[in-house]
Amino acid sequence: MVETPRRQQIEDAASTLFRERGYAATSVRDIAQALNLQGGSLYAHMASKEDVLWSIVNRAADRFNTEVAPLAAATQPPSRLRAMIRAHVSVVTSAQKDASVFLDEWRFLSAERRAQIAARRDAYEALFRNAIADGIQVGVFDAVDVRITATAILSALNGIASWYRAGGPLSADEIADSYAELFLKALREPHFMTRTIT
Amino acid sequence: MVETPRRQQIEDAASTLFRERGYAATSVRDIAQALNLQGGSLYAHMASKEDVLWSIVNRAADRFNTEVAPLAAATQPPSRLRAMIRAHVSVVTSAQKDASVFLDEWRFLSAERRAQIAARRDAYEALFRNAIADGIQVGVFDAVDVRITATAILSALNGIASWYRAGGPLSADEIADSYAELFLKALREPHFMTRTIT
DNA sequence: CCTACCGATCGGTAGG
DNA sequence: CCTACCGATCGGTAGG
Repeated sequence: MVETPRRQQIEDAASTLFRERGYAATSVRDIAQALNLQGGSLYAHMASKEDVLWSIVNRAADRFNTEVAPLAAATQPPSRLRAMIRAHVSVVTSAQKDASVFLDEWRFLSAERRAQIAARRDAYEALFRNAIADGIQVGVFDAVDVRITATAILSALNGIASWYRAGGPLSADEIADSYAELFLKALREPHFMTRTIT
Repeated sequence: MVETPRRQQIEDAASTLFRERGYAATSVRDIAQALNLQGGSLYAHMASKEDVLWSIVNRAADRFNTEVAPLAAATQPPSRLRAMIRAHVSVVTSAQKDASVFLDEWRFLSAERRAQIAARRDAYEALFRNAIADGIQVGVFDAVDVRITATAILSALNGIASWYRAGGPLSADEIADSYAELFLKALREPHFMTRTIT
């Protein structure tokens, strides 16, 4: 029986509280209380409250990259975007607390750390922009504005983090499939043998 | 020359700060400083900090309703959703600060006030669900899952509040049109005389 | 990991 | 609208 390291327990408890109340409205004593500790005791395991936020934000960013980047590199245009959407939704729903903190609380990081996350986010979004652009070039997607389309897709996918509830009417997979279908239709992935007649 | 009432100045300054730093991380003294006042002086014009948040959230909700509800009532299915999307984006971009606070900071309201906003939001989203459902019934839209489609659309539209910048590469109208086109294609608004051939 | 504490800041009030 | 203040709480530290 391996116990969860204290540091990880702190990050998990903080992730829950940061998501529920927001980073600024969560005190170090709130986190300590969730672990039945005194406020000052946490500083044996962390340098500052912001440090814990930084860890949570990074492990969320790592997770998105780990799940999505291989698909972006390996799969071919038509099904590539579908696979990436599904994987992104999978992270949002399976690591929901971290994902929410990553999306909503990263602005409370220091300027330098914020800049690092902004750069990582842009690189990640570029995976989606490329999937769309490649699909257009190959002729399976309409010639849409790549940047704004990628932004629209990711905004919708990220929004799931704020309303998804495990055990709700739709499973995570059903949500992922619905969103993937919706956006692939938006890109007019052509059906077999569809022609336009005057 | 009519001066802006103090109360409105307070709400405007608070809206800016709540959006930039978040409600919890903005102090009453921060708001006062933006108006060259002392912290305590604000209490001649407001009962509490939460009261100001409540005003901002409500004026944003009012704005969405004022702009979108008439279109939901008047226009016919195919173009109705397009008009509603455009109007929603117009509010997001023209009242961006209030819209951001409405979307991101309403969770800092008291439980009763949060419940009121939740009810208003659901009624508002129902306008979009109805526009989609009516389009399906009339046969201009595919038979998609109405609820999740409306959620996806509104998530994407609301996301604009967090990245739009006046004077950026795309005007508010161009963004509105792009999003409207994207989602109407996703609903497969049929082109004239398109048929599927085996 | 706890007790006890630090200076700073918080939302809000009294009295003018 | 200001000065001066209230008790509470904040992030973080020292010393054990």
